[in-house]
Amino acid sequence: MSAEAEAGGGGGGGGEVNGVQPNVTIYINNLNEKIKLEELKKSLNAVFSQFGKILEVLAFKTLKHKGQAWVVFEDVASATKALKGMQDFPFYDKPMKIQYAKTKSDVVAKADGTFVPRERRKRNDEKPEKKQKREQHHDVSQGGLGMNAYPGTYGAPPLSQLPFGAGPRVMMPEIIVPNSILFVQNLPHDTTAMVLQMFFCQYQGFKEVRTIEAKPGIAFVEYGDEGQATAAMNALQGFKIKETPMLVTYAKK
DNA sequence: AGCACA
Repeated sequence: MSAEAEAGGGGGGGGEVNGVQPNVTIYINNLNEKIKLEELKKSLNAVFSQFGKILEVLAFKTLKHKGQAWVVFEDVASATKALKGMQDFPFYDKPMKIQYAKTKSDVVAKADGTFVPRERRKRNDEKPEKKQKREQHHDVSQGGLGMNAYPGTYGAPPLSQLPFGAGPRVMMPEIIVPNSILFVQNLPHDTTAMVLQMFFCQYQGFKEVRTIEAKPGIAFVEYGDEGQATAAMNALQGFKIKETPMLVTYAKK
């Protein structure tokens, strides 16, 4: 009988990468080591949640684990899309290198019932104490099981659906005045400027992203001229960082 | 370069 090497099932299909079998968890290295862990994890979450529901993002600051992270998805299909879609993606100025994780993540093993406490397998068993802390997985409730946006390549994300009626009420159509500054709305409230920059800087003429702490969910992105701003707007219109498509318009002058 | 679960 053949043991399923897949950690977590899900039936994603697809072959091994670098001799590692598909896993719900991806292993990322070549990450920028200057980024603080908390920010790194938030940004990874922001950048990867477009591929499916994320159960956990792990990164450590120890010497042996600098520049590396694990992103645990709910299913293998999401992990595979993430691996393929974000391979070499410039993240804090360094191309991400992504593989499937070699072993099953604890969070998955716990859900599985196959979890073995770490004292058993860690060679560094300096703490034989067993602490039992309750764990709550209060994940952001998002319909991650349905269709998730798979943008394919980042050079040309799809203009899948333009969220014209995205707000609670549709405003009167305004006269559109092109501007080299874009106004971005409907962002997840924890979206950082760094994360936005990673998307918007891919287009010609990118200058900067500005977020406003007091106003989460929106941002301004400036380009060298209106034509460049327009190209970026068309490319990223409706792009989903999480489940809600972003709305990109010209900023008011 | 480096596959963990602070």
